Amino acid sequence: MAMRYPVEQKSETHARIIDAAARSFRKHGSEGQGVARLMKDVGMTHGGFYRHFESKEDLLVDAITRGFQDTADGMIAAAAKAPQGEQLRTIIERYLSLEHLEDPGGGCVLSTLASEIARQRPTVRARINAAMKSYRERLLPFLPGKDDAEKRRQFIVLFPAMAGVLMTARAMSDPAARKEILSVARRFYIGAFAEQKAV
Amino acid sequence: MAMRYPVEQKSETHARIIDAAARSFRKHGSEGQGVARLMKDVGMTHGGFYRHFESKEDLLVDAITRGFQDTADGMIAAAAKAPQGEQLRTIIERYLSLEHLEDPGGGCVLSTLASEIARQRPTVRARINAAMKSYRERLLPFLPGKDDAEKRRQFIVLFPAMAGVLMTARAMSDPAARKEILSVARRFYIGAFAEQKAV
DNA sequence: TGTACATCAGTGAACGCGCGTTCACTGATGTAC
DNA sequence: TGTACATCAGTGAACGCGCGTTCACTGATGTAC
Repeated sequence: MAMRYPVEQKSETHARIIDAAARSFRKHGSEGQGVARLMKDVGMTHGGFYRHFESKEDLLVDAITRGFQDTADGMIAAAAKAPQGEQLRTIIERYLSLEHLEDPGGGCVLSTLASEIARQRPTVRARINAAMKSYRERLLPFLPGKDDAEKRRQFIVLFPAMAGVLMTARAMSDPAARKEILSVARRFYIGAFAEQKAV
Repeated sequence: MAMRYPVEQKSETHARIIDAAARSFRKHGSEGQGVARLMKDVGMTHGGFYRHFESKEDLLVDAITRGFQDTADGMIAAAAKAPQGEQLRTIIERYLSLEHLEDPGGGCVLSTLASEIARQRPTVRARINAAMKSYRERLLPFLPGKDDAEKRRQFIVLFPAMAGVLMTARAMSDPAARKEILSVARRFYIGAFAEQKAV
């Protein structure tokens, strides 16, 4: 009465669709690739899609949620390897790196999809906001501030701002201009957020 | 041999298409409205479009260029009315205002289209970059710094960052969350860029 | 000034195409006895 | 353990639709004489 069919196969396919979509939406935008192309990437035909998701919009929410989770995982893992007191600096350097700039499909969702999120219906936005909230909560420990409220205020300045820097750098066609934006911003944000200890 | 037809009529229509597109692309994304709907907004049928533009991509470049010009005009006009020494503060407050948040169609292009610009072909991006450069040069006088190079470094941190803040606030469904992001960021950027005078 | 002609901005039907979604089907698997 | 049946993940043709673009046309205007 509970689970049917090859037991784990369906949930594996489900996850593979979300993974492919999380990458594709960030790289090509939420309307860049159709359902058929997406399912082909997963190695299936488009008809099966609707056994897993009610609509493409539904997948968008799950894919964005997944994108925020993966991005947080990556940053937390990088911070874990950093020396004590250098975690936030490490996160900022990682976020504002050329590698991140060149891999929109595997990077921060805000920098690639925020303006599309802003155009979604309120219900959809609300579901996405839940993912953004959990993203924030997971990264809060790395932010400076005497309590969570202050850390939160630091977060909502730092992360949206870095996303804006990254997307603007990506909008440049000249590689030197891209690099300059990243490095100037890196210096600024490390100074403003990751060097409170000075004095 | 030179100009044909009602002399000024064609260029007026041309400008009206660009104006409508500049608004529509910022509000709905560059693929949100088709050529037919756009021309209907202008009060014409879609066929005439190709007397004015080679392609929709061509219009995108012109519309984005126009958007940057209008945004710069607005900020410069606001700064002109501000008391001496308060120009940048005025610009920041205006940029990070609820009014700007609620009017994507009439606001900063970076906050609405930067991630779509990043996905354009290199030639298209290069043409758009020219508009971004002139936008930066017009606003440079309002930035702190001992020379243009330093002002430029301040600009490429401040404006991309504010665009990121604005688009993230727009991605929120809760009005209180939107307002909070704006006000916390406003305080931060005024403190970091518009209060150098303090001691 | 009046008439004949050339120009070309704007019209609207038509094109091929990819989109999101539906649906009758198939066949491999789990369950019941 | 072996057989009959029910389930349902995945297939692929088909749907209606809007997209960007093309093109034969029309008719108002500017120009030439």
